[in-house]
Amino acid sequence: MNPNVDEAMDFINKFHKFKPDKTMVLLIGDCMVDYHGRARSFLDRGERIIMIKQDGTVLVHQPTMREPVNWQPSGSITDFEVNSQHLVMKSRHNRPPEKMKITFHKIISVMICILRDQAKVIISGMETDVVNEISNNPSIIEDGFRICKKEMHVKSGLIDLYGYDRDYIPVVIEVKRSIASISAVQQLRMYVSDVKKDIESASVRGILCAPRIPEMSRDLLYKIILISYSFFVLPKNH
Amino acid sequence: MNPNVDEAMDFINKFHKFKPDKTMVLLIGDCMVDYHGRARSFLDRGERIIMIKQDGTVLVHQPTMREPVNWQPSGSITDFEVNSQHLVMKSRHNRPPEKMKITFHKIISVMICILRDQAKVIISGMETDVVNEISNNPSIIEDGFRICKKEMHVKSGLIDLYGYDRDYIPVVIEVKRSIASISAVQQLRMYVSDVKKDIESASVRGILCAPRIPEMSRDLLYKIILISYSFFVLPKNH
DNA sequence: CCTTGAATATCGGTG
DNA sequence: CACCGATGTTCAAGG
Repeated sequence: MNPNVDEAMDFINKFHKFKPDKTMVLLIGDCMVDYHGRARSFLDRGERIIMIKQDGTVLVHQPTMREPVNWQPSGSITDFEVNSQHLVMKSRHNRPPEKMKITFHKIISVMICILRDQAKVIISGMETDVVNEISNNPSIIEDGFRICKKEMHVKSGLIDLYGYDRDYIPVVIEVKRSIASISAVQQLRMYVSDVKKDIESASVRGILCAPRIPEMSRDLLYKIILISYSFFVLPKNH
Repeated sequence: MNPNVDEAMDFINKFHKFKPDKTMVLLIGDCMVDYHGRARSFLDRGERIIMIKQDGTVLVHQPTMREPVNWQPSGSITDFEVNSQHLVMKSRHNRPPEKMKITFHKIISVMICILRDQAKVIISGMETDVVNEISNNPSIIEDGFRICKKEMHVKSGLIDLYGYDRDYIPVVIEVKRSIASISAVQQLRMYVSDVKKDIESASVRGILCAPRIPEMSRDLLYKIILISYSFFVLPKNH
């Protein structure tokens, strides 16, 4: 705890420098951050946690907020040096070109560790799950509904689900996992219009599936004569 | 380092439990993570870094990737308990409802600290900067172009820039800092359609400004008879 | 509160 | 490698 600059530098040189892809660095200290890349930023002095991951990712975390205030993408190369009594950390990334410089005014803690983690997270309840759910059980939508294609490419993009209703009318389904905004309605509208042109049919239905469809979106749906469904498919246990 | 369960629990009770909004916890250990909320997820055992921030944010970081593999939003409440020889961390959030449970099988390190950080990051080179750049020098777009309004509200949203070309034809400009996707074209299309209605003019041009406009977006742009510009405005120094 | 849209978005999948 | 679209997106701004 509270190492001086040379102690910190020695520690990093000993345990991290020659195997940056195997060791993580956790630095806590008073520092300032400069970033030049896709954008530019400056962060004045303050106490933060800096994490260098084994894939080269660098994160700078302030004491609040989910998002790092500054970061470097994975594949970045990070070097340390001592510059007029300060520990300086420089990180570079090639494509896209990004540089970040952290100047430490006080080092509260340096920690280096090797983490072994083979596990991959299993997530359920996302958009593909809902699409599959409907695909396996099309009557969720309505009786007599049949799926024809998943992820069908049309001019304006990718249709989530395409099928026919009990009267053989073509149906385009757009699935959203979160609130369906106006742009979702626009998206569906474009898809329906694309399909109409492609198959030269006057009647193509559009269905919007979402946990919630706000009034504004609903209004627009009705206005452009699409039938909408608002429903919530609970994420399944895995 | 390598504290046992009771030592870790005592340490957390002593330094974090009664002032969670003032202290951060950094836990390193072998753990598994369950999450139930907007979606569901399970992460099997592995060594990770867990960070509890002063605003209640919780981050679970694997040794690679910029994104936390699991997290809780700010405002979450986190409690610790010992359950059949394991340190268990439970975090709750109200709106939206989210629960995360971390079960530790081995604790490599527990660290608690108070970070003082008042600084706010200053960023330049973002979309508003490009909008201002064009606003200050409209001839970037084309000769004789004049800006009329920034961030003009219309039915479907917010127009980045609104103006007239040399022939007094109204022009809507949509600025993107990254690749202009189909949805950007949709957005522009809506804005142009809104303006046409609002001012009852048959001819309104749309211009899409982006560092790159892919072929599919370009096709859609031409299809709906909008003139597009693809160019890159470098972020200024601040 | 809600809705809208940007982001140094990040990330995975597909062609 | 380009490109599309989801994300437990997060986050800030404005009505």
